[in-house]
Amino acid sequence: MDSKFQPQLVEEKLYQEWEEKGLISVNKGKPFTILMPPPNANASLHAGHGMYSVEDIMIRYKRLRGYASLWIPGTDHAGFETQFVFEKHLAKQGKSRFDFNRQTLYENIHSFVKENSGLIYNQFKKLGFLADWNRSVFTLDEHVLKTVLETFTKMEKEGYVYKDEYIVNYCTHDGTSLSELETVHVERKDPLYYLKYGPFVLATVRPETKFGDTAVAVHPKDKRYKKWVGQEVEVEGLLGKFKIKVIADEMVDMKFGTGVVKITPAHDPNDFEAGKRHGLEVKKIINIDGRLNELAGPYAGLKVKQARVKVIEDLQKKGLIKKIDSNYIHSVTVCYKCGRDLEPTIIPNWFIKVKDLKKPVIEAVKKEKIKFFPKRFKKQILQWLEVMHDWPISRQIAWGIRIPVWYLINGNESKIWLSFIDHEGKFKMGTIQQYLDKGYNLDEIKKGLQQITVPIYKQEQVKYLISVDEPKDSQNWIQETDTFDTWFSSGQWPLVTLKKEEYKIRFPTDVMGTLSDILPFWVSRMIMFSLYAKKEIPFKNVYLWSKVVDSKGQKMSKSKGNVINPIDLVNKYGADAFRASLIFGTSPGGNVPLAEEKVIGMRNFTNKIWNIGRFIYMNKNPNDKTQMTNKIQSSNDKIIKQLRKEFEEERKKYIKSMDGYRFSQALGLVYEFIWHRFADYYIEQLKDEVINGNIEARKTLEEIYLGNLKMLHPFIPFVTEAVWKVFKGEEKSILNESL
RNA sequence: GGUCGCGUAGCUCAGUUGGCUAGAGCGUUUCAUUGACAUUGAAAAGGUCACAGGUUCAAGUCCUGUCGCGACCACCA
Repeated sequence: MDSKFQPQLVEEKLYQEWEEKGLISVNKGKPFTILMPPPNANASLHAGHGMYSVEDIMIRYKRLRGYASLWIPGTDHAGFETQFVFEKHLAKQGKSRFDFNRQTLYENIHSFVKENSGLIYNQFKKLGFLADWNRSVFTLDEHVLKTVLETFTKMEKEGYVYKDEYIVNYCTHDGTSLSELETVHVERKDPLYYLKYGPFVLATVRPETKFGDTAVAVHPKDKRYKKWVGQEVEVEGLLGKFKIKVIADEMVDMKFGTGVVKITPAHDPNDFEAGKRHGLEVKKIINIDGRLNELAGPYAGLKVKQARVKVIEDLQKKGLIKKIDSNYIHSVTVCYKCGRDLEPTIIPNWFIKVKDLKKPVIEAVKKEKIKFFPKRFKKQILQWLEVMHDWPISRQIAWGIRIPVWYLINGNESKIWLSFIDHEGKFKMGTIQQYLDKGYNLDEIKKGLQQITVPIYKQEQVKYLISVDEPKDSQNWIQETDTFDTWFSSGQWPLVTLKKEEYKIRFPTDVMGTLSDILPFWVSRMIMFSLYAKKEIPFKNVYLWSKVVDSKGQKMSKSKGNVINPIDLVNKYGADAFRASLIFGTSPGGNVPLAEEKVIGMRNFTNKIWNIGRFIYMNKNPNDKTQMTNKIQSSNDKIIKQLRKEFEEERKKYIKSMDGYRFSQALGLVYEFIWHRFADYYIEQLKDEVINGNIEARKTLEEIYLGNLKMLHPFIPFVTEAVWKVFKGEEKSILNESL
């Protein structure tokens, strides 16, 4: 044995051996199953993935405890996320999604993902993860598509799906609507304009939306304006005079501004609700490209921000601005991905009715059929479930699972809006009718199709059918271009990862480990889908691990320049040291700082483990001069007894901690024992005996040392395996042992 | 505004149902060693466990309040 443990020399070899000898999975024993949270298929390893170690710890621990551990990996197509990354690449080439038809865009993203996928698995192997790589599932695999589409059609049949023109947060830059969970609120200072509005003065930060106003609202108890309520008032505006209704609604805060609010149902969520209450017209004046439309007269074509400037300029010229409060601070809803202002707008969207679906989820959580670690997340998910409302699942993104809805073209040519790239490569946008009139044929339109929009018409809806397969008379139909929100498919992860026969024995699975950030997006949806489709919870325990931050507790980000590449640390100090540094002295559900100093500390620990082994091993074959003996001094006899006793206590505590998911505690326990009790005290006490050839002393040390190796193996698999082989022979593996 | 959490050594953090003479990693100081390991060992300095009350034989741990910090949710015309 070398005087130092050199992970660089052994780790890769050991992992290869585990793979070659079929030690990755076991069949014997009671089932223990973990489904790996699928990383984005095009992702490469970042520090946060290091926390997957927690699952490897569980897998290895349970295995040593005699379970048939199974860890199924996979990757996620991650719709919006991936398309976002891809579009950034496009932007570098001076291109955008508008330059491609849908099919081409999809294929390009597909090959982009393919190029980059698989990388992360090699990096996971470097970390020692014992997942069953052959069973990897990709969220666009055929069987996944089948399940996801089946779930959708089943839900539709049972009345859980509806289409609605609802106000959604739309990112005009990324070209998709987002769920409320995907929005971020930021505080910002914006000018608050006081506009003259007929007999009123009202305050607004969005004067450019005034073309979409369909009412003015005051508080029902506001005496100042009582006489106007229910009347129509005449207002002088930029497009001339118009009449507008005055309504009374509790939503108005009498104390804010002048107590008068303009109502723009198409472009403000509150106004949209107010509009519903009062039966107001919804007048959409901003298109999804973020520009004002023809209803804004001369302002048509301007982007929202440009329009605002121009509108204010013109209002000022007309003397319609009373004052401007330039110190107004309010919160603005922005895109979680690109940070730009989101445009609340009306888009036809597919929704999942959640009210009945979430009931059994709440019940299961309340009854602790699913347990959360740490416990406090039980409350958090319950709180979130209570406020959860209908889930908009449409994303105007090419990269994803296309919603299996087909619209009837015949008779609806002027009701179906779309954009496409024509045979000259030009971008076109309008209704089907418009382009048929211009001499395009349907095939060309379909071939270059980018996106279709089918609004909801009061008089006569466009007929659609829900079908996974293309309708027989396909020329009469056109498929919805919206794709499912990624969480709609990843939410069904537990339904697509196991083999049919495994659902009997491995379902519900044992543990779902993930970051608390996606508790509402993912964990709650998985529970919901599973209870819906299988009438069974998908997993018994949820373990929320920590977010990996830098050594000062700061979130890692490229802009801050504090991103740590875990592979560098692994190459330098070994996977064991890296893994242990994320576990040792930490607690779940919060932040865990990743500091090189700590990795070094843990590297020292792995080296200590190695050298303890080295000492014991060296004395296995003492030189000729020593006489082997079984006799032991009585004082040392006591020490050995004490050692055994202490070890037994350690072991008990360890098992208790591990079974209670207190991994940090378990590792801390063994660390303390093996280093500061076993090595510093017991070995020192028995050293002379051992060197002088006392068999019992040496044997005791070896036995207890090996026992500790097994306890440490889940945390630091490589060094423990390496030493195990030294003691037991190259062909042996600690993975076959039991704890 | 609502909910949850946190405030423990210079830094980053552990501390399960109350029993601590309060710990770890890194850092600091002193000493030791060609002997399993300097990626080491022995020792030391450093804390009124945010503050104020309360419950208890006993409180870092439970309760109430105050201050500070963070996360999430809701809302802001």
